[in-house]
Amino acid sequence: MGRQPCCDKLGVKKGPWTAEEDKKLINFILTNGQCCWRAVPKLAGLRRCGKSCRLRWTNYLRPDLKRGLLSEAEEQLVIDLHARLGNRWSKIAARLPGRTDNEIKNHWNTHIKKKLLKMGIDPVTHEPLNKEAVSEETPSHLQQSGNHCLQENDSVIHSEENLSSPTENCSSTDDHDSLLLDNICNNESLMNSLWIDEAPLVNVSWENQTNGDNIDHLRLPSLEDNFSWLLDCQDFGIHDFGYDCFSDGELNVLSSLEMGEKH
DNA sequence: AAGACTGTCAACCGCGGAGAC
DNA sequence: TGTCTCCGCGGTTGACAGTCT
Repeated sequence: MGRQPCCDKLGVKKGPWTAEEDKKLINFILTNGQCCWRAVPKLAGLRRCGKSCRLRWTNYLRPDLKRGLLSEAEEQLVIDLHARLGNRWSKIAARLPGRTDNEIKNHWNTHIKKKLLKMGIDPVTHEPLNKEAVSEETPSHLQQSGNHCLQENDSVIHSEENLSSPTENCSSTDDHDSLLLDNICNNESLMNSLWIDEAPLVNVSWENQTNGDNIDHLRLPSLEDNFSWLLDCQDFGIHDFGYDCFSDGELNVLSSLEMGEKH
């Protein structure tokens, strides 16, 4: 017996999301929290399947998402995690705050995979394709990021000759992230606990607030915490949505945030 | 200037797992 | 226990942008 389609194919829109659709989805989730995705399109007035809504939300609209390319430290962590977890992108993404599995998967396929191949490392096995060549050409931290990294007494070393990255001129925030991730990578006991602990390290507050049955517990983190990301969005900024979907209180927060941004 | 080629990434598809009945 | 529904995951596709010739 064939599997039923996740939604009624008739009348279901596909393809890129419009600002209007984004607005509806955001408005719905801000109001109701994440509930049964199957019901979301109908309740939110979207001609999309629930799956598409979930994907849009988790990969693009979620307030806790980071934007932009992965930092060097994040990239290194992805390599390390991939060496241990393989293509389990959701598990890898769970260890990188603000990153989605789709984003990491894409980044892996478009950047890291090629980079590793260039270094003479098999991106699947993380073993050197040509051990001699690699030992001469590959920066030490990359060699370690194979199956050996994070083993006893190992540390992830970032040298000046590190992989070139679009984020070479990273901001102080990136530097801070790098240091933080380095420290995590270098802390064996912490790393071990990360591997063992299946619970995601990120979005704890978010998860906590969306797991309850009571709708009050489904609310998102505070508006002040989360609207700033909307203001940062260039592609579909809050102005593109219009303000009609927000309450007066929310608008006040938005206004104050905007004032803050401008100063 | 224009067509071909390449890279990027948002979105889709199909499958498997988990839970409800 | 078997069936059904829903959710989430990983692989893949396709549109668009940028670069090359």
